[in-house]
Amino acid sequence: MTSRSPAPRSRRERPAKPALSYEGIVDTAVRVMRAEGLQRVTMRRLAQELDTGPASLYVYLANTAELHAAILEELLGAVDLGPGEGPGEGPGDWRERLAAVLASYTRVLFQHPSLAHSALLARPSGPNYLALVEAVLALLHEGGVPDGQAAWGVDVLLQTATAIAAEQAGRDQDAHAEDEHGALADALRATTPERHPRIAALGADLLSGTPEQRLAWILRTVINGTLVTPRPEA
Amino acid sequence: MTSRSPAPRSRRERPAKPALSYEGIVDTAVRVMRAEGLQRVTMRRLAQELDTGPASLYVYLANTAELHAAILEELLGAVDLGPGEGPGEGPGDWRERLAAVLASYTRVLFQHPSLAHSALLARPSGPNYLALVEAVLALLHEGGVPDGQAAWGVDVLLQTATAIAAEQAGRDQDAHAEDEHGALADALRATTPERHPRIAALGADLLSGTPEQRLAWILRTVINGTLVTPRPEA
DNA sequence: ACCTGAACACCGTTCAAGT
DNA sequence: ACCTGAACACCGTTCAAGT
Repeated sequence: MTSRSPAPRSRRERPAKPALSYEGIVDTAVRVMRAEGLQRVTMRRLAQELDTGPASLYVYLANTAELHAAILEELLGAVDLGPGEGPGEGPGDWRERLAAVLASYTRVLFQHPSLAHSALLARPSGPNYLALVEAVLALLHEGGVPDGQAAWGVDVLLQTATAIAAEQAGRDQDAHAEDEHGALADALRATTPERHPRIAALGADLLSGTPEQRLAWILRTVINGTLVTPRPEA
Repeated sequence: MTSRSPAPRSRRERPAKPALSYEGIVDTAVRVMRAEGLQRVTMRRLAQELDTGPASLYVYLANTAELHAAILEELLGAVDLGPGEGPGEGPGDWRERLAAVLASYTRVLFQHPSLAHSALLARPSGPNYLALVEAVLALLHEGGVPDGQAAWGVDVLLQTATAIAAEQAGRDQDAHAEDEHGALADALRATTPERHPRIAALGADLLSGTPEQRLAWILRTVINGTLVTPRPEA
């Protein structure tokens, strides 16, 4: 018997160096993002976290954009598809329930707006994203939106929600972005009826409403547009 | 007379070192972008082009986002606001003319989609952008869109157009992004009626249409939505 | 006031070489 | 096949010092 021979320490002593895997990389990425923000989720930083060199990650991910898409797909598990599930009843009609699903999606993105920004470039394509697409399509179907319009509408709806969140990315972390938003606001306020009659006529109303109110109106607007806009015959 | 004394060479000999100025910096930035793409328009590269150190630029620009916004403002001079000018007649009704203005804006962004991407974070606020806002508002007014809806609508319309262009940024320069779009397309094609009944039912129609057709439909959709969606009373 | 060299603290990605 | 060290070719931004 060799029972007293030293156990293979290197395997059990510390969890120190778990084998690399796509899932492990994405999990680590999500952890770093939650702790320090997306701007810290870099190939180099991740490699360091996983105790290897950056080149190793390229076995699993083609580039940084793909990494960001993978993170988003992960977060999309938190989107509440519930409102889309009660077919026929549920709280409110299909429009309200569709707006609720999209608002839930937007809220997830709002927690990490720079991720929304990435999502415009590299969309996820995993199970969570597909479930979201399916939920939106189901509600459009329930509302009697013609298939052609629904097929193109799902894209605009998700893109709109993504863009709204992405726009916040500037406002958020960047202290200067506030100034830039302010710069536009200032410019709108500063013009004259002679130069820009309509801007002057609407005045402060151009900047009115809370982000929540505007989000709700925008979602209703795009839903209504999808409902009433026929696709070209050709 | 001192006519034979050497002229102050340093002033005329070479244009070598023109004084820095906001306009000079932005013009140089636009030139570099046209020649090599936005990804080459960095503070360091620009400083090199202007024969100085990067720190000098921070006298005129707070950060890179502001630089990109300034470039966009410059390019916006090429947007065709013409369709918005004939009040009443012109080619087509107000809806068509509004869609034409927005399509022109989108086409400018399409030439440099990564600029569109930046535009979601830092919007320009210069005269060209204001003229665009005014033109959109004027057309909404002509169409009898209630002021409240117009005030919020101009934002969605421009944001939508911007997002459409921004999304192309991935497809363009990044060879991998094609795969990512393909990844979503593949995922949509690969699912089953059991898992995702609506995705399966719509099938290829989800990916149908040329970018131009989709753009036209999307703009009509958001215009129609703006027209028919009342703002909340509160 | 305007301008700058130099430094700080990082990046993504590729390649040749190892196991 | 999977993994890696090292290198290549860059970044944004700040600061103390100059004019």
